[in-house]
Amino acid sequence: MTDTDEAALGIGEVSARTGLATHTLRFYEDEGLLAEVRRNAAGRRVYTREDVDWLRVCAKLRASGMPLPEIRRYVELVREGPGNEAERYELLHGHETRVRQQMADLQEALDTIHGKVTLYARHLAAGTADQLWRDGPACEEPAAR
Amino acid sequence: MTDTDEAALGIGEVSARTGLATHTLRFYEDEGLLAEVRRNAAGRRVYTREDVDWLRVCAKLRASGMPLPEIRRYVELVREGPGNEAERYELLHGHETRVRQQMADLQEALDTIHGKVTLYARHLAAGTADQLWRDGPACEEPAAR
DNA sequence: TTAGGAGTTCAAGTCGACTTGAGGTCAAGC
DNA sequence: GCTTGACCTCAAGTCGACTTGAACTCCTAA
Repeated sequence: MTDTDEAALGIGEVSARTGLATHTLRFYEDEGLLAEVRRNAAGRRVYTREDVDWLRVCAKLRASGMPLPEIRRYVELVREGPGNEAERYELLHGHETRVRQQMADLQEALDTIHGKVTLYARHLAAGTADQLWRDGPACEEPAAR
Repeated sequence: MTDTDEAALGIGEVSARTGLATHTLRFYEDEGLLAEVRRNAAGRRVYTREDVDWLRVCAKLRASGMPLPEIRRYVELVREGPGNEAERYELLHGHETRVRQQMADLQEALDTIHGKVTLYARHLAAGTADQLWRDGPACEEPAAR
């Protein structure tokens, strides 16, 4: 359970190491996110260290919103072997661009939210919170700014 | 269509101004994200400028992942009037925290992705892309770094 | 030898946020 | 008078990514 593992892990151990539920691990396999996982005599999945590394990458890709079909496509390209590196690059680079855009959008939303939060904080601290709205729910700040 | 609008807008115009589909505008209303919208003689929705401002805020909140029930809760608090500013603050501040966390997660994923992207870019430029994988799909980079 | 726990498969359910669609009303322009 | 287009309501469908559940097989330890 420490680090004395011989690079052959059961699904439960992989779950613990990747943070993905066992059901999710099987689901990812069905979805083609891993090459077929090996089995032992009893038909149980046996994961390698590389499987775990790749699953961790998958988790990151998912965390950044890459759709499963796109991850699968990437796996397929890698499995096809050398010669399609340009397409792999396109795939990842395109995703990177989307993630950056997403972060920009998020930052913009954050600015709006943080503006309101500091407004509240200021008025709560000054005890003048009840002066925040003169007229209706909509105009918390007269005209942004 | 310019800015000659008299603060009384039809759903189509609001859709154009907020980027939300007309169906979505009705849906948000059903979900309690707006106080009841006024209607004209024919029963059609008539939005005010404040409605539009608020909808734009809603769009930002949604863009940052705030769930509809939480936005509704916020609207309710505002509608209840002065006295609950602390709870409003909690709500928004809590969301701000989650958004910041989300951005941190995203940044972490981005680092992983960008690492791979630059790796590909380098090898593609050098014409050595086919040397990237010696052994299986999993270990693209020997040990991260 | 029996109870547990960890696996297995396959099917179905869930969740949130919309989106789509059917069927109807109304005012304006030809 | 008749079509067109914007609007209305209410119900149902979609989408992605899991999650849950039922029914079964193993292996191990008491």
